[in-house]
Amino acid sequence: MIMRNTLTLFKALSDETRLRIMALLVHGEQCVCDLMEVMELPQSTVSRHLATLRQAGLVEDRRQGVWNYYLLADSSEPVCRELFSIVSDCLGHLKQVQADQKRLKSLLMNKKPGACG
Amino acid sequence: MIMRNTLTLFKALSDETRLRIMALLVHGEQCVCDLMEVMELPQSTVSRHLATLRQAGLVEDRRQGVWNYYLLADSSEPVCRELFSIVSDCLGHLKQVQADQKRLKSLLMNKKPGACG
DNA sequence: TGCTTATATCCGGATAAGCGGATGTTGTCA
DNA sequence: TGACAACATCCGCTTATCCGGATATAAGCA
Repeated sequence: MIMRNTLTLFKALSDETRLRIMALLVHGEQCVCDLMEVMELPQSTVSRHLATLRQAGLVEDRRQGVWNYYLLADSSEPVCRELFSIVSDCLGHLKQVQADQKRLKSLLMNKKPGACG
Repeated sequence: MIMRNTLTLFKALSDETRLRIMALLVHGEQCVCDLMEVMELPQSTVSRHLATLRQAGLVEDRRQGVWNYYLLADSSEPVCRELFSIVSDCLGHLKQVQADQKRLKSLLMNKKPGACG
């Protein structure tokens, strides 16, 4: 871990939208289309922030057909584990984050299992 | 700890100069004039970054006469402890940070104890 | 009081980052 | 192959951040 990486990590986490994404991914992988619906943001915005998080090494993506699922990166790095725990602990009770999670829950309930969209 | 604070924390740490300052403060409190000499930066730049770190709650200042000493904030908050440990672990072996610490060491050696400047 | 030093804040200019519609790419199905 | 859906990237624009000299504030001392 060198400074450029540390700096990249903190830069990636220094944006409200990306923190919201991280808070959602703490509860499991999500595809882009669900994230945009839950966060009520245009697709290009969500995709761009996901790319930033991926380039920082905080999330990974897993393509399945047309859908691309994003998940928290392998937290074998202690630094990642600590950052994930901060995100989870600090953001969980925030209004905006709670609203996101509520929308996510109702989205998942009204959806056929294994299908997206 | 609310999201705005978390965001402020990460924003404060998402700048190379401020990370260098944090890495220096890990080894103990420093006054502004020593920091500017060690980091080879103009006074307004150092002072501005210190203000950012202070507003984020990461450092505190202690005025002693004309000098203002900055130190890492009270780390009773687990979040702060974790962030300090990340800074310390990740940046310690970096060339730029090592050069800073070398200059700091030689500065402290050539100085009368208790006097600054 | 006036002078000097250390530090904080202000200011205008330069650079970086975010935004979202438009466009390109890739995978699926018929 | 063509059509469509999911996603990534491009583009021009706006906004935020950084920079450092200039200026303001505060403390010590004569």
